[in-house]
Amino acid sequence: MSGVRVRFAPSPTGPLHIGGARSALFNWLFARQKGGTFIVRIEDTDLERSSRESEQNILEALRWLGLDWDEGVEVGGPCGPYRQTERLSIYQQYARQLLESGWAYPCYCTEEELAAEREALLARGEMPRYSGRCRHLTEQDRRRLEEMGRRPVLRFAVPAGENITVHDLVRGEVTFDTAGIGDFIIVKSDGIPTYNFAVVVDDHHMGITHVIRAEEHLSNTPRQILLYRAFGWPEPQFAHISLILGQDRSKMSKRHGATSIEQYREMGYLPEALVNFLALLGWSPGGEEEIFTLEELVQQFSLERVAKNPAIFDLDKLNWLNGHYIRQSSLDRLTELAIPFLQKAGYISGGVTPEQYRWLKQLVATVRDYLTSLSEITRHVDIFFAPEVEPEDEEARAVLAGEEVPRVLSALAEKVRTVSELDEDTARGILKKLPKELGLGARKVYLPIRVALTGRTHGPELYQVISLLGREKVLSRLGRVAGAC
RNA sequence: GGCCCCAUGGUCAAGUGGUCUAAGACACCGCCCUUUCACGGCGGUAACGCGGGUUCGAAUCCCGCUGGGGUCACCA
Repeated sequence: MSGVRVRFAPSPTGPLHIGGARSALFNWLFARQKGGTFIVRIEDTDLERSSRESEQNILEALRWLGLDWDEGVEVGGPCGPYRQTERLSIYQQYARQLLESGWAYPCYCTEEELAAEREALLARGEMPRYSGRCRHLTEQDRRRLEEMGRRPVLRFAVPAGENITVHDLVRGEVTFDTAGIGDFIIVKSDGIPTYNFAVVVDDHHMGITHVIRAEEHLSNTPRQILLYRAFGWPEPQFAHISLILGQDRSKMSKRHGATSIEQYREMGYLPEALVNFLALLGWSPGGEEEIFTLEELVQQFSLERVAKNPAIFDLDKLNWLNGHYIRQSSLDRLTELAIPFLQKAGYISGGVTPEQYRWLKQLVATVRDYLTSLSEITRHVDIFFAPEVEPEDEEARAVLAGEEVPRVLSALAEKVRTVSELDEDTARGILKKLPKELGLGARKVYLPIRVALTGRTHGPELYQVISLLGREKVLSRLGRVAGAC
């Protein structure tokens, strides 16, 4: 057990995002590799947008991905509570400390005043930043403002003319001038701390040694460092990983399509595919291997091999990985996963009997090679559920118009009628002998059968199709086409 | 706009001054396997943004430019 302590600290304002999941994964991998502690803390200080529902969604997504946590919400731990709204008294205590030491001061400006100030600054072509005018209010001023009913926020007094250097594990040294940082709010007028303040207090109290998070937080880091210094606390190590971008190279958002883990789960992606994919987005192993289990990732992961440049979310690669894991999975698991999709499509209803399950398993076995995600299964199995079959296009119709077709189909029907059970081996046996018996080429025999049975010119192995369809359906479909001829 | 980050094929990326006439993967194309499609196997097309330096030598170091991104909230 090393001293490494890392955390994933989502704000529960929506489902777990792809980017958030990757941050969680990197933190988790780092902790597991170092024998450290992985903590999940909920940053719900945005009362307006936070919800327990989102929190649950996020936690469930983490569990689904296989990322378990040692301390945090729901599991507890020595540094709790792990929900920021339950730590309010802790923040109050430290806010007071900052106020007393002169690092913080109350600001009575209204949002309107601030907006006007911002506009004026902008109009003059200057940076929109808080002027710090409440910094030098006298006691009387404050009393007067309070009597007017104004509820102050607490601002941090940013020292002028200092350079703050972030020692970042992936980016190296990044320096910021405090001249570019306005006095930022640490406690809102309703007494709730802001992000920058709460993270510092919590990370310190939870003994966080490494802060691994997305690059969008890099420019917040100097503010946080200022806070660490004001308190006289040691800084953790920082590691800012680059963003995941959409196809248009801007930060992934809703308009880029599915962005939450939940959505991918619902589309039939496997957690191991997502984990593998996310790990490869921004991190790369030395070698040429691309397929990794969670355990292998724990072995090989390292912050040194995390790339600095942003990565574009490549659905094609996710699909390839998912297809790979689908082909790798056990048939039982795939069948279980496929059932909801088949139910939603109306192919099966109610419970599944053991007999049905055996058939479904066979169905999954015959179409799994086509799948890139489980949701696609419906596209490939419709032919087995349709009451009747129509040639899907001109090509298919042309196949059935062939001269020898009636002969081929009735020969097959004849054979099928003679067997009692139509398992795959039986079907294969019948099929195999057919061309020779009819004196025709394989294509001349199999293609018409395929079209008669499925309406399509492409599809799974014929013997599998026949076995899955069963005697009755095979005979009726064959008969229907023969009758039409 | 200020500040900050980034820059190798369409995409993910290896590469840390010479072994780079630049790896691997996805996608794409071709061939093979095969009754079809898919799977699988084999092969191919395709990249160091631009301009200056430094150096005997630069994808690798420095500067500038360009391009992209992030951030400047009583959101996190």
